[in-house]
Amino acid sequence: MARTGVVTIRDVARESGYSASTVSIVLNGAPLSRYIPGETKSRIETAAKRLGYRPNPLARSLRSQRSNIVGVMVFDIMDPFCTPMLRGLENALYRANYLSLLADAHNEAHRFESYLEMLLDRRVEGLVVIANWLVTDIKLLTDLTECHVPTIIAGRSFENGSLSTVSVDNESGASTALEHLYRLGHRDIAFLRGPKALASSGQRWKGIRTYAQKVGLALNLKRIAELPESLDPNSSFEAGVQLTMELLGQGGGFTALMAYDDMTALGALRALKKKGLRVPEDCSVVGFDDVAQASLSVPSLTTVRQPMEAMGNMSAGMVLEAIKGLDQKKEIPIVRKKVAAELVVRESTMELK
Amino acid sequence: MARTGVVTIRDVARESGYSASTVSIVLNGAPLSRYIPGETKSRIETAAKRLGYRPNPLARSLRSQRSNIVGVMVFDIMDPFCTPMLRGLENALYRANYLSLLADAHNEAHRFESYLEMLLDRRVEGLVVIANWLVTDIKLLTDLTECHVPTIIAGRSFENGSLSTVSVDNESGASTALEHLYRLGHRDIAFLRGPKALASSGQRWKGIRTYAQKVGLALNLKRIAELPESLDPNSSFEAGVQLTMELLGQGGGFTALMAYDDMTALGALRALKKKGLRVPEDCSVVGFDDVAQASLSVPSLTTVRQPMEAMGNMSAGMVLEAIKGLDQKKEIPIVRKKVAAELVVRESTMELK
DNA sequence: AGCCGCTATAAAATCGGTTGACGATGCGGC
DNA sequence: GCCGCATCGTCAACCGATTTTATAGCGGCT
Repeated sequence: MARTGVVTIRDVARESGYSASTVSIVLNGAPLSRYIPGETKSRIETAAKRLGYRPNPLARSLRSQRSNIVGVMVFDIMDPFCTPMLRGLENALYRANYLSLLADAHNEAHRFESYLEMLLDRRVEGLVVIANWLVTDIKLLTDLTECHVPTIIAGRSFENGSLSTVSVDNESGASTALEHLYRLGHRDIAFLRGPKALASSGQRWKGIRTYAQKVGLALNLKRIAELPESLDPNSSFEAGVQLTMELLGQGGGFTALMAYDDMTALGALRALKKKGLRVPEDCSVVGFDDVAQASLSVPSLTTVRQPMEAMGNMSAGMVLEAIKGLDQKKEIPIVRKKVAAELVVRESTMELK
Repeated sequence: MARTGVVTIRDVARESGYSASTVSIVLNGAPLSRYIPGETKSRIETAAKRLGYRPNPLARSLRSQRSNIVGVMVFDIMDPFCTPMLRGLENALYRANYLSLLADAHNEAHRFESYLEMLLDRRVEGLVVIANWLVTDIKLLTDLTECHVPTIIAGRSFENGSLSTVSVDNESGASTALEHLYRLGHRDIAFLRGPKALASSGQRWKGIRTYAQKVGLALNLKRIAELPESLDPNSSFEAGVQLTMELLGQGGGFTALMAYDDMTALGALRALKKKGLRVPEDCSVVGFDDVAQASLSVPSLTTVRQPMEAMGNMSAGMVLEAIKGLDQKKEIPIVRKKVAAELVVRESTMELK
């Protein structure tokens, strides 16, 4: 309890009448402690407890070259995608007795690099990068291979590259969303595609094409709009409003709209309302991600859920695993986890009448 | 660049032909470097650069007792209130070359304490606690006085207690919100009060009473509902739905509704819609906080904005200031900053016709 | 007696940097 | 010739642990 005046191992040594070495050996249960009689052990432990001794992690880290810290680099903490991820991550790290050094790159490459150096300087044992879909600068990430610290990229995938990743199965998720609309009877469906430059955008689109082909649904080019590239996660809301307006301007008439992500879908909700269309009666809307906002909107948003907290958890597990592996000089395999997305049906979609 | 094989100060010493002490003195511009000729300095600097030397912060911290890290304790990272705060905080810390150790207490007292110990063990130089309005366990916070680390509480205030705080001016914010409704012509206004146990709840209510009294507006008890206490930040959405339903059930007829916070207001939006009332045509709604969701809803929410990013920034500034003060053995004053809330008019309120 | 092996503990080296005390050299002044 | 002072550096201690190596006593075996 007493956090006053900092108790060192030498204080415990003096108090117990043994040397600092012995104290260390006993308190850590080091191999040598095998020879130390219980009597001595308990005397030392009592002394340590009495003084409220807590070993200084700095000193310990310096010696052992282990910091019990992982770096958590977030590309943009304002992205609603990040928060549940951080929750899952932090929770798993906490259980493993690791702390997280948080770095927010603000979507800026130089800031990313500068933080990266700081984190490596601090001897983080591992690194988790929460890369939202906005990140196009792949080089930044692939460079990570070179630093000799176990690294996990969460939130996006790479086909090539030698990095472990955790990401959602965008393709089948998008298929599922479209299937949902199709089963509700929708045939004339508008799409707000993600920016071409993004990997996830291509994957989701592929899922759409695959399902459309499977059921013989025609994708009408006039019903497809593409989001512009941008670095601001909230911009996709504005873009969603804008593009939906345009689609409606070109005659409208579609009975459902599938958006690249929830932010875009929320934008679409606004645009539809502005044009006097009711959701879902006049037009069903489906999003992707299931960010916190999705369940709060009116109407609440049907969407495809990325299990973000679980993904955070998983990332932590993987990085801890890699750290353990490194410790035992084992080969660290590159793992590319794909987690399944899950359809969440809410109020914004309904059967076509 | 070369992050291989870790270069120590001794390597630089060897390479430059000087001793480790001299290298340290030169590279840190220590007082003693006054006597060291430019020639020597540049030789050492060149050597350091050539080898890619980066001092080990662990070793440095151990010696100098300064970690260049502040602990950031969040009560609940899922609270939308936290994210912008973290952004502001992190940004200011980054500029001051500090890193943040992130801890998420999950609203659990024992987790808070356990993290606190970990952070103090790590010799964080300062502590910022982001306490959302849900925190009722004041003891946890007031206990912080005893640890000898500069601490700032962001997000709530204490009248008594010896802690520095940064919080929004709830009272005048609530007045402003009510004034907005009043000026729009609303006289029959419903209120969703916050839980009595919360300080901010009382403050906001006081602002409401004050303004009502000033303009001679009667507060009808049948128009007032109170949120239950709860630890889940999202529960206030559900409570908002629920209580609004009840108010509407008791005859309804009010022309505006003022909610404790945005989450509650968003809940109210849903309830009103469900009852077939249009916002703002049939009923204006105003929230408090301006969380990210507020601008995305349909209709977008008129609310009173807490400048959360600025508050984060300010907290960082204060904790850094306190750290500097401690360094110079100056007395550290207790500061209680109140920042002004700002009315943000969006679509959910309109003039009474 | 000499040596081995076991037990129980301590001394010393180490991690990588910082810092106060001191040494050496050269020059001006008394 | 000696003192004092300014320059330019180095030595060694130190931060607080961990870990390797050393020491010492003791019993048993040859």
